[in-house]
Amino acid sequence: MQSPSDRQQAIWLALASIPRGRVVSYGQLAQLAGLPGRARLVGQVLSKLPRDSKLPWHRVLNAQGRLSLPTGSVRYAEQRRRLEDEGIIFIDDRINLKSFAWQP
DNA sequence: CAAGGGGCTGTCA
DNA sequence: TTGACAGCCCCTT
Repeated sequence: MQSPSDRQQAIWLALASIPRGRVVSYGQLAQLAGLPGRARLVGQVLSKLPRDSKLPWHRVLNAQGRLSLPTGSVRYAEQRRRLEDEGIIFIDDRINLKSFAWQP
């Protein structure tokens, strides 16, 4: 395993700070990590997190309030289940960001 | 060192 | 509301 880059760590840190029951978009998380405009980097980092990670990777969705994973995939189902467990409500495979987006 | 591609976004038709 | 498009940045091959 390579030593984690500082960008990666910044993203992990920001991710860890998201409270339960709230969500952020990739772009927003990048911004929180001090990396404005690096939304796609966030995606790359999240995709590499270990399955047993304690980090709340599921609290990150795209700017449309939808999960950026193939609908029907195992990962999709898990992310959605975790969010619903936290009280987040889906309507037509999407959530209302006005209600659940985290505002630091 | 070049090329590919990714859990994206904002804008516009 | 939805889809296409062009930016965007950088890790992995």
